Amino acid sequence: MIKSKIEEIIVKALGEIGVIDYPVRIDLTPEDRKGDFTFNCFPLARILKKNPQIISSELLTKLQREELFEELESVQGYLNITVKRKELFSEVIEDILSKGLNYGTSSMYNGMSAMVEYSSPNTNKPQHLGHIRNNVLGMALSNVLENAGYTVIRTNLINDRGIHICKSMLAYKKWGENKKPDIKGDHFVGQYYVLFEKKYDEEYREWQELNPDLNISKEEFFKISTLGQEAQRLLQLWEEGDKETMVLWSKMNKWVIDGFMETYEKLGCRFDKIYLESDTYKSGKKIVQDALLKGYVYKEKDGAIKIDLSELGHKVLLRSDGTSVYMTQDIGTTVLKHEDYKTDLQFFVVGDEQNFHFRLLFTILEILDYKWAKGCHHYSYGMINLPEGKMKSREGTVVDADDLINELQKMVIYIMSKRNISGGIDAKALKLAVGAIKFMILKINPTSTMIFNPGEAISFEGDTGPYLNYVYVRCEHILNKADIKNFDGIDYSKSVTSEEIALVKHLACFPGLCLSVAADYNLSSIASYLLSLAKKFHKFYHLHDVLHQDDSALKLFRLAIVRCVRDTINKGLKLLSIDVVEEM
RNA sequence: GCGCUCAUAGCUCAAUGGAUAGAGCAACGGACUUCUAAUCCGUAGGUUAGAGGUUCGAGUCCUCUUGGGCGCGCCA
Repeated sequence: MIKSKIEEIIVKALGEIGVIDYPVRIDLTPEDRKGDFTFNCFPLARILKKNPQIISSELLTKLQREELFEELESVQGYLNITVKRKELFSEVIEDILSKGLNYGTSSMYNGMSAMVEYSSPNTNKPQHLGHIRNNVLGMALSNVLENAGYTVIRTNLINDRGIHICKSMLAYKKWGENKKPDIKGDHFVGQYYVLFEKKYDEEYREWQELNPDLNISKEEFFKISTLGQEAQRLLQLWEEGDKETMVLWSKMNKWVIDGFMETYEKLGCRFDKIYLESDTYKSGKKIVQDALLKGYVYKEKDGAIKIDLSELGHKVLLRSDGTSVYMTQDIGTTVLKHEDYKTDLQFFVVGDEQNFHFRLLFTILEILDYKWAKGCHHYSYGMINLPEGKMKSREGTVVDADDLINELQKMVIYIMSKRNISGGIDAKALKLAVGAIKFMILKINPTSTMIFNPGEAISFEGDTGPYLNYVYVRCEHILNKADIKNFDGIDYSKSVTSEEIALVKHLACFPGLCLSVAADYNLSSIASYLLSLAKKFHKFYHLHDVLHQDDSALKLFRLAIVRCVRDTINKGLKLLSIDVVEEM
């Protein structure tokens, strides 16, 4: 790999002027300046207490003997390096040609393991755009870690119990007439959840009219309302294992989960292990009781068990009646997950409204003396809003996951039907539509709140998934037409257009990028990288013909570049969990 | 009230403390007899919310102000 080769050369040269253990990193030289790679000497200036320009010049002298370099220039504290064309091209191109889709894969974290818990839906309603962000981030994060050498366990902790489930169960019991789903199961059950909320609203309004002088919020009203009490009674029955309730519960849960699986199939979500909260929700209790014996937690006079988190306050772990709270369950499942797989890292892909909760959880685990707790990581991501504001189920502005996929798929089919695409249009359109949605989400920094614009989503122009896929299609088409068998004996002195140089230099950065993302988890930097690569390729494509070359050596050289671009684009998209189509 | 977080072009977003803050969309003007125009080229668009500070250098770090978002249960 050319970049690390150069970095090693600089490390060696720095050693000769007495600098050791310095994390040398080179960047691409800005396009309006001469050079391929740049070493910035300013940070060193502080360490050496020397003018950066002097350091840069000294370094230049040391590096001049290197065969690899064509030219060196020291400008204002920056050392700009121009690599010999032949070396630059052959190093990068042959590396990619030999590795193909393994380009960027590394063994850096071999021997390490990570669990990624993502999706984790509630089984009372279908998934929406927010869940898609979660699913897509979870998939991509897993891929990136795996690609860097981690053994990855993908898990889904399905929240299949609790008061929200009982709401849809109750509505179904009362008004469902024992119907079977005539639509996708999660949507079917979701209708009853919505129905419950509607009826509950009505009850609340009526009550307000009868009691105009009492000011009780809708949430507080739940405890005294008929529907609220019935739902709570159902929860009790469930916890007691009441047969009729259990039968209804498993029936409805199956409908929902079957529906989820269909959506997961379309999105490409897969899990090595699915945890059900109905199995795990009790598991924290014993841990807290043991912790009491060890003195990590303490008992209040009323019997409640609490933990002292110093500046974070005190947190209840068992209620005075001995039952668990949400935190207790999370402690239990986290320990369980670790006992099951003993991974070095545990990622929780969960929205940023739970930042504080996870801060508490990890602090508690450390106090309970779990050594692996420092490997726990809340992969926090921001909400998705609409141009008009937040999605609100009450106002029907929630963007449903299945609807969105279907709509985009139809749109793509419409475009394709006008373009003479052969066979399997539905499947291709689905891939493109899902890819478009995924990329739209992944190009944005996971931590930031993002705004989803439906109009932009269907445009398929500019910085989009299809834009990247189009690079693949163009490359694939050229390579098919050329029908090239092998790339032996490329003449690297053939062509030196600025577009080719820019492409190759950019390609050279991919392995380093993969590693940095595996360390800082910023998936959107992969998206930026791919967009930049795609842009460079499309420009190259327009300015330089590949196939119609009399000079066969030039043709082979360009075909090699095309192939490298194709594989790198494909690989980058794979990391983002996006499948390419070969024709569009 | 306390804590966390965010504010960059009309809109949506980029920019490990590093060279002149970049893309896409929208607007306007160009390029298909060609390896697929879901593409490309060009024009225009900025006091990086405001005020101080740190330093060789700040959109990025610190303080304050203004304005958003989220959180702070023996809820989940």
